[in-house]
Amino acid sequence: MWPLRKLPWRATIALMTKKLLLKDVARLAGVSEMTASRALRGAPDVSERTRVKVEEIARSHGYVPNRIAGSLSSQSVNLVGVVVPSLSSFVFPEVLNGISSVLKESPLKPVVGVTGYDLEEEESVIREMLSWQPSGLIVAGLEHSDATRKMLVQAGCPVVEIMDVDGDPVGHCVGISHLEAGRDTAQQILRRGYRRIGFIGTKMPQDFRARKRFDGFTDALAAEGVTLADAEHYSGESSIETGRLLTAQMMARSPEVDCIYYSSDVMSVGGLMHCLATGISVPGDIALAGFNNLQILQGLPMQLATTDACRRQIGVRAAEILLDSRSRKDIGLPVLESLSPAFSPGQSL
Amino acid sequence: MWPLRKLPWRATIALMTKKLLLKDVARLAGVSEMTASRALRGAPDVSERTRVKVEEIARSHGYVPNRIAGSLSSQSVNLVGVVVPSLSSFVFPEVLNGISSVLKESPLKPVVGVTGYDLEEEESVIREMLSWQPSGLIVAGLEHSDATRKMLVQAGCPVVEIMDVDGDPVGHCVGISHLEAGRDTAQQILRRGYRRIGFIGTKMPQDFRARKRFDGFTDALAAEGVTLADAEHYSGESSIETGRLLTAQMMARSPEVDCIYYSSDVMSVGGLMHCLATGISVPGDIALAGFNNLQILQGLPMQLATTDACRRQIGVRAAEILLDSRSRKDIGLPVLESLSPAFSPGQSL
DNA sequence: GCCGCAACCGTTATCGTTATCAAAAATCCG
DNA sequence: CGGATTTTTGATAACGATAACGGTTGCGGC
Repeated sequence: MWPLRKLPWRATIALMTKKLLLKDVARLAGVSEMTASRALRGAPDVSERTRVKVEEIARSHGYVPNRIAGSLSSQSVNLVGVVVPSLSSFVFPEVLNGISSVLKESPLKPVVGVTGYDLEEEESVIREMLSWQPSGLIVAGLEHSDATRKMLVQAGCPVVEIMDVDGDPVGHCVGISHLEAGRDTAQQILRRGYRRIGFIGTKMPQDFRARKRFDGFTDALAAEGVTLADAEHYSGESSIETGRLLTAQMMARSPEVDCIYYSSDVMSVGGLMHCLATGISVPGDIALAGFNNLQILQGLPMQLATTDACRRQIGVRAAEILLDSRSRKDIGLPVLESLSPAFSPGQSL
Repeated sequence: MWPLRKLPWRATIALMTKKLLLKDVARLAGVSEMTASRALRGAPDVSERTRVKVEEIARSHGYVPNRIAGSLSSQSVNLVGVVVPSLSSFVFPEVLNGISSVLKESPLKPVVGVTGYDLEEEESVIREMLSWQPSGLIVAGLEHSDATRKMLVQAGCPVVEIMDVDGDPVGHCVGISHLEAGRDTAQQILRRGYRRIGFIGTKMPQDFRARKRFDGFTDALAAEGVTLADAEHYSGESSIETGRLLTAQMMARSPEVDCIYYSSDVMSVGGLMHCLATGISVPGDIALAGFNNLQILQGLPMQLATTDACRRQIGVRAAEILLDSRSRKDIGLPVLESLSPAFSPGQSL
């Protein structure tokens, strides 16, 4: 008597899905699962004839391999997690482009997670990503919760922190110094003779990099004995409209201000719009400077002063670092790359 | 004599990673793997005492569950694939926001894939997504390769095609009629007396929805006996700069044109910038109209005419449809929802 | 004709977790 | 307090694919 073989309980779901499995393809092609697997993966040790046959059957039946099973078995997942604060802010899509353009030449695929500038959300997003055992992780920013930091340390895969270098990276790091960028802009402004300087920024508490630019900016002003004539910290998404509104308010409130530094180009464009609409001359009546060198600056009636944040380049390097430490099969020494953001005065300073 | 148990070949990798597994947590907590698993998943049937103990150990050791193994076993993956043509075009991030806002209240998480307006790339992105056995799939657009179509049909999960309703959906569908939107805009323009009308659009061949707006637009013009005075189809990403450039060219080339319809707000903003910079009066000398009702329209010196594409709402509904058909455990009848895009003339018509 | 090597293919054991079912422990109740 | 529940817990068998390794087969060379 045979031992009573229990029926597959989960067979019930087959009634609704009856998904095509590798074993089905193999059966149809008259080969073993193993051979079918090899054929479909383009592995060696398969004759041309069988490979063609298997591929044919797979394609004609619309077989989609189950990568969950495959990854579990091969202990490898060709995904890299990319964790950014936002996708609507104009700045990160560009970083993603950089990442994708490099990864395109490799088997790795980027998977994006969004944190909304919230460290707790970041923690859960990263936990989620790591639970899929990715081949690498790219995270924007150096500030994390303790738990996040711990996870990153023992992630089991290379980690690259991007955008910022002012801080203490957990792993590899590529970015620019926002402190330095803020300082530099201040010096550029001072050098041109402005002394009644205003600042407009959004999301200060959560956006650490904007905060650093602000700090660098005020530091450099202080070094010349200048203090901010006015400052506004709006909390919410940056937008042209907000920039316009806050600029109008500041100019009404502090008419002596002769130059405004914004935490983002989006805001400085708003400032320019206010000036265009009300006939205020730039830089005659007031000078404007932003940050990021966003695409939207191109095509405006005037070139606004800005600092290029090297967004694409950061994405490119981050991806390259991942590929490197992957090809070396060890994580190696942590890379720290500080790119130099270029200031361009445009015509608004 | 024991049967010779082969050594775990892959133990070698343990030398570098020695990842914490469920079995380790279980051992440390003095319970079986099964109980530990239940405790961590918050499943019922676990005493409060053991749950706390297990959670404690897991947290203190920084245990991250392997969702690959979990999903393989439970035959369920709490991910929904979202396939869009681009992230830098200002339009899809908004759709994603809508999706996330709904999914946030559920265990599902969105995973984004980008196709770059390329049907072949779309095919491979979708194949990749499906290979992870997601709980649902949201795809922008109704136009797909045959292979893609086939995959979608037998995806084994609910599929929602979004943005567009002019076509033949594979599964559920939420969007607007771009044909209708184009027609409507034409009528709005004609009603206001413009007759020398120009059109400026980008990415025509690949962007099917822009194409449909164009077709609807010209149809409605033709119905009134009007033909386009000029048209420009630039191939590349939409940008303010491109819009500005093409507008300048068109106005130089066809000075009789009294109104321009753009395939996107980004472009119409460029047009406005050209006019602002060169002192052309809008709508006095020329009227402008775009499409999408993008955020960047807010804060400009003038309200540009546009049509709201219901981007967020589309995302919201798509996600809701997924959740519905999930709760019903059957895919149910295909939903087809056509939202009504609102035209707003602003001050530029 | 035998040996050796290479190309190909298949068997078996896992990967790390969860569903199922049965057993054990705790609780209830007359 | 004993049996009937009701909780908790654990042993076992998958989930669907791939790595490792053992066979086959074919073929050239001596």
